[in-house]
Amino acid sequence: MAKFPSAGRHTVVLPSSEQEDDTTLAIKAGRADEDTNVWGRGVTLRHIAERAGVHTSTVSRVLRREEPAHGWSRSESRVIAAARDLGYRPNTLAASLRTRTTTTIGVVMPRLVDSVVASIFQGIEGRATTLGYQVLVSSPGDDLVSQRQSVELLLSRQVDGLLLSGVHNTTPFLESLGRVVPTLLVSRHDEGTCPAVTADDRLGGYLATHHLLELGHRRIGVVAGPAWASTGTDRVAGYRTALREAGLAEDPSLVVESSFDLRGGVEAGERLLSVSNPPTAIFAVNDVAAMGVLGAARRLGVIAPRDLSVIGYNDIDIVAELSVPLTTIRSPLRRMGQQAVDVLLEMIGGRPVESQALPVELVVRDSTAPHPSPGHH
Amino acid sequence: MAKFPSAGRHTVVLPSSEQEDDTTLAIKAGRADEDTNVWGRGVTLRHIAERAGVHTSTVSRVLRREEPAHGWSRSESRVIAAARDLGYRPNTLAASLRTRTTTTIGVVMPRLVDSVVASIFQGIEGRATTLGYQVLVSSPGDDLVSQRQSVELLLSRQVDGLLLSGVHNTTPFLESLGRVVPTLLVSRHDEGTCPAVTADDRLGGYLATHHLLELGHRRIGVVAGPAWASTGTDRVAGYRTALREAGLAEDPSLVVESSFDLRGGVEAGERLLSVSNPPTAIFAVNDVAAMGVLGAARRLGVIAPRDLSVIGYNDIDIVAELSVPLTTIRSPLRRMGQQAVDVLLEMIGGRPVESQALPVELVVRDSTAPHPSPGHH
DNA sequence: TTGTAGGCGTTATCAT
DNA sequence: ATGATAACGCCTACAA
Repeated sequence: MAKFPSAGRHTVVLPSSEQEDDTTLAIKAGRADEDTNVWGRGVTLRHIAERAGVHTSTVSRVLRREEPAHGWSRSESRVIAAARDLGYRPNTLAASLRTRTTTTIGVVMPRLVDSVVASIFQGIEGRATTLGYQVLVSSPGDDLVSQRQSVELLLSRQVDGLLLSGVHNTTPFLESLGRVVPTLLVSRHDEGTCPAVTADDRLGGYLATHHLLELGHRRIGVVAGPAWASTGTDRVAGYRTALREAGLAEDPSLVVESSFDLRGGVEAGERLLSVSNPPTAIFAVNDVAAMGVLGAARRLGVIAPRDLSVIGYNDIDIVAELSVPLTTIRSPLRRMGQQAVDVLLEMIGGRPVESQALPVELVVRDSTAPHPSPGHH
Repeated sequence: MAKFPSAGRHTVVLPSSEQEDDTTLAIKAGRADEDTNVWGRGVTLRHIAERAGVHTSTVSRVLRREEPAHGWSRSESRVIAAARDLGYRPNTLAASLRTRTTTTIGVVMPRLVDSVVASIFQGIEGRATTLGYQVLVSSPGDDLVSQRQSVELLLSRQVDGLLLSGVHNTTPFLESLGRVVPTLLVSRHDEGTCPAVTADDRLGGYLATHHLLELGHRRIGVVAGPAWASTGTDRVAGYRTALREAGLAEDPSLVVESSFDLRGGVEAGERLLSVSNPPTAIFAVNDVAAMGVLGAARRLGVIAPRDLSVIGYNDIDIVAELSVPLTTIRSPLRRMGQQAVDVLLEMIGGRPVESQALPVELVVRDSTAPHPSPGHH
């Protein structure tokens, strides 16, 4: 291969440690040489006060007041002009120290690479920003210890509230945590010690299974996700409800635990397809795992949906474009994130809240098909 | 007793080593009502000082020191015990105000749902946490205005440094920003005003195109991404280099701009496949767009790789499991994020740094195949 | 080793 | 309306 002109590799010299003191800066900025200080580092209320000839407390008041109906007074406009000229930027830290509120919410979300989690997070971040809050994220591992560590760090940052996403079904510190700072679970819930905003996972599991039953399937495998995630266990509970309703007994060998990622789906799929009497349909409790199942099936020569119906969960955007577009349950991920922020702010505001389960719906595509009835054989 | 790594700041003395539960703690704390204070809300250095019978400055010093080789002295252990009993949690805000350093880095990343972006972010978050830094994210839209707003907010939070991911090729405020706070671009770069950690996109574009040329393709379409993203334009530049090297002229109608998401790929694919003399191979500058191309092709009755070779970019994990596993360029997304943090911390430490372009590699799977030579017709 | 004092930038409570 | 003053919780010379 020919030698290739690679991307630029230039040395970057750091901004020379700023020798200029505040005065110099102020003067410079005043001379419309705003280029040097557009970002207003180090400009404080005191500088503005001096320039406008008022006291800092006055500056503080003026800057945090809306423009009165009859416009700004003489000295008020001087303050505002000075702030603009100096490129003042409030020091939120100092304000927070004083007011004891940070307009920051802490978010603990394991596995942010998972597009499901990422969608929820996008909802959270967007809504929080809209409402003037900032988001401090921590994306710990799936283990309790690092999750607790994340919480500790966020608390020491004095967050106003906490959104926990990937918590285990049973998280020992949840209850006491909730007494310290407004805390809300997102996506998953626990045993009721803490309010939660979720999607209706039991309903989703029921709808998925019911769909397969209606297509005539009787042996339905489940890629269940990990046992400690209520998202997975609730969907499986919905599956069981549907089976019971149809008068079918559950075959425990058809329900296999898995991780939430692609490989989890692959492994679970291989296991399900290699039992003596394999299922004719598989419900994977998330889309990526369903893709893993499809991949495993393909390698085993099992063709979907002819030989095997597969249904996923969440309706992430790529599954509509697969060579076999995936039937799935659509859950309102973004909205769940937004809703979580809304509820959390209610809690922060001291108002009582209730847990919510958002509605889900079945999206039928091509990966599920009627079970060839025995009579046709 | 477990401690958190907390970069020179007050160490959190974990109230519970693993086996103790909250109940134990409450008892330890001595008074029943302190049960509500397991999380140490409102406990300050002063409280510890009073309880240990020393001055707050002593408390501060003791808590921020490692245990000496010959163990703690009497009064030192009293301080530590008091901190543990009261469930002390340092107020990072107050410390930051005083020390003028927050051990927080700001991250501006549009489109965090994109799994490419999410992977980079995961690298950032993980590495930052490991090194005792926290991450304040803002995920603005793709427009300059909200991006600048994000930066403003992060600056007012006094972040120690800034990682900018989705910036436009030309972002007017970058240069002055770099003079105010250590700033590093990730994934994309600009015209050299600001250091950047990227993957070697020109090389990647070259490799992809070279692969298709070697397979005998001569009309190679490009799904180019948006013009303002250096990731896209660099990859296209690599494409051009490869064409030139092979002595081929570029057909401008074969290079179509697109968005980075699935729909962008679908639309660009449809356009490319409906020109009079359609390409026999398509290079999509990211995997999700490549999936869109595959979907569009399928609907048009064009079968990959028989009628059309498709190559993507990034090697996100799902593309290996598609029904036609995707040939692609693998770029080290996680590592890019980690590396970015490392470089940024160098900058924060006042050391000179240089831009880096991480290596990429070609991953050949099934979506590319030799072009049926004209002779065979 | 420990205490004293002052200040980081802001806001709240006074008094004027 | 504005000014003076104190305080938020912590850190760090400096002094003892």
